[in-house]
Amino acid sequence: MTAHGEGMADDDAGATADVSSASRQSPGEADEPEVRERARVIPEAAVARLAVYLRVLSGLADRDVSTVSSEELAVAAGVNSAKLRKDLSYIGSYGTRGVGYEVAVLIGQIERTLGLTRKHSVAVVGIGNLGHALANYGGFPSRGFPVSALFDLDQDLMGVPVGGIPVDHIDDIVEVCTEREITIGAIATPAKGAQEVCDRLVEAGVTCILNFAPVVLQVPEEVEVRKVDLAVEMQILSFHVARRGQGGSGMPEPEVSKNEADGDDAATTAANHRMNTGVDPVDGMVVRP
Amino acid sequence: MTAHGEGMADDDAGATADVSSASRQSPGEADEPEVRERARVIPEAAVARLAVYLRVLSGLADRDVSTVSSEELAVAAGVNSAKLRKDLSYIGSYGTRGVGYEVAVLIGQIERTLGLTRKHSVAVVGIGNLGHALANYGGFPSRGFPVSALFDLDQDLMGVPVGGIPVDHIDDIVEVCTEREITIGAIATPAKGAQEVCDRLVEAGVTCILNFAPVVLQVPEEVEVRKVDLAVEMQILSFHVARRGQGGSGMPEPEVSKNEADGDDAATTAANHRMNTGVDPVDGMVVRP
DNA sequence: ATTTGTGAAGATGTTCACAGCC
DNA sequence: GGCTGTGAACATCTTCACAAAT
Repeated sequence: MTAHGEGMADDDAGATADVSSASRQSPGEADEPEVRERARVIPEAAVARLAVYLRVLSGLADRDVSTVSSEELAVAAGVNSAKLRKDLSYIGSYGTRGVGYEVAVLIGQIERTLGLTRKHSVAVVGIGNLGHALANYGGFPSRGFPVSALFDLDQDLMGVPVGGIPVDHIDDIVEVCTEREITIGAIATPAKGAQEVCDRLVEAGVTCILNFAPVVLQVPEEVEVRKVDLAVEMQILSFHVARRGQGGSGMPEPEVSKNEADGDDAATTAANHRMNTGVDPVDGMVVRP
Repeated sequence: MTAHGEGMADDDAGATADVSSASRQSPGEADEPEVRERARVIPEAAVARLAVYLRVLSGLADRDVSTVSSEELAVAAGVNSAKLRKDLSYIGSYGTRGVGYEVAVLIGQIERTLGLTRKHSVAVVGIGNLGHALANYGGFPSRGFPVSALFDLDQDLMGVPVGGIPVDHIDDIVEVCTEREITIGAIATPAKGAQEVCDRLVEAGVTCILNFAPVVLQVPEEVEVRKVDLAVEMQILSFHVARRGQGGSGMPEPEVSKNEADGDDAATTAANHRMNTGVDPVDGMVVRP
């Protein structure tokens, strides 16, 4: 029963990305695609937030809210309204002055901008705890991100269905991914085999990788890699704990502007470990005392 | 105006952080003022990268490499050497011109800066697939982030040990967290109960939260929230797929530098979305139509 | 009367390039 | 010669504040 399903959503990110279709700024009017592309170059930071707006908007749509002001949406998304309006302006002018935005229209435009009108099959490599979590994640399949392939090294897992999809051996990555038209690869293996897995995914034509392994992947220019690193996240939090005291009762509270949300920054790793034979856990954290 | 604590909540954190508080450390032992506190304010973006450098350095230390140049470290960490040097300069001058940096010294200084010399007990709320992954993550306990408490709603899980720690009921969050001196809370529940769990963690004095639920958490000013949102990450990748074709047209190929992994930015969530349905207990994923 | 859309100002972050030290 | 440390130039992102539109 969850009808409607296009929502999706979430947030943040960070890399620059210009959306320019072709010519950069050549003099004279350039090619005019079709949709009055008001959008030209969408800042990477804005792309991440658009995903969050989309989630909030989906929630509003579910509650039959048909219109929202930038202020309301901004509060719900945890950003300031000026930023929200600017973000939305990158994808075009779909608001009505004095009124606000129509939820349905905005959802459609953001989905179009994020390329969610197309299906993106996902392959998860490394079926450990994290891999299982990803394979069973209901948020993907119900939207445009069906998990269509699973890989691991462990012979005992071959053919075993996880979240409905049988696990294949990583040696078959190229073949299976090509066949199932995988466009996004999620690497949830220990650090050890991550680079090799990555190479195979790239060989299979996958150009987008979500890396949970604590390693810096080496990829060709055209491949987009996003990293999620739990250890790094923990350490960033640790840094903040160190800065400000903790249970602090009534400290003067140093400035530290701390504007607010938004973020950027790095990420953490996922970590599962156990993807094969006796691989170590591999983690990416501190090391010796 | 969106007065009050709206800030934070979601994305990352972005604020500058001053490392000043010289007072804190040194519970007993005199704290050498020697540390050339060159550091004053460390950009948030730099903090995230320091964690990455630390991991690379640890790897070098394991291989008995004693010295590295900024160029080598930079390549391994996926950043440019000028940036790396600037980042390191925020924590002090520990390099030797004409030579490079001593691995051991740098590790020690970064750990000190990130507050890794102190133990940070972690509580994981929501023992679903993701919660299990976190509880079993070998990278945390072996380092300074022991997972010391687990919580869930499911009665069947009460007392069941996961990764060695028995699960407690979320109603006991305040009591247990206070007792075990939890400093970091990881929320791996469905979006639905995330805010409530968050409130309890805050009540228990937890000031650092790692949120995997697809919601913008509302927290008091002094609490630091970092978000990890898988759906958002997927959508960001989707955006990039949409931009550049996949294997297709021979577009002029705009530059889009896009170096590579580095990271910066925020992240993904765990997500589930559809917050109501008859979700099961609390797990950070699943949920489905 | 409101609320969007956006130029311009301000903040933050990145890269350059070179002086200084080994 | 080689490499760090860093001011200054540059690029990106955020916030302000106000004109335009309804």
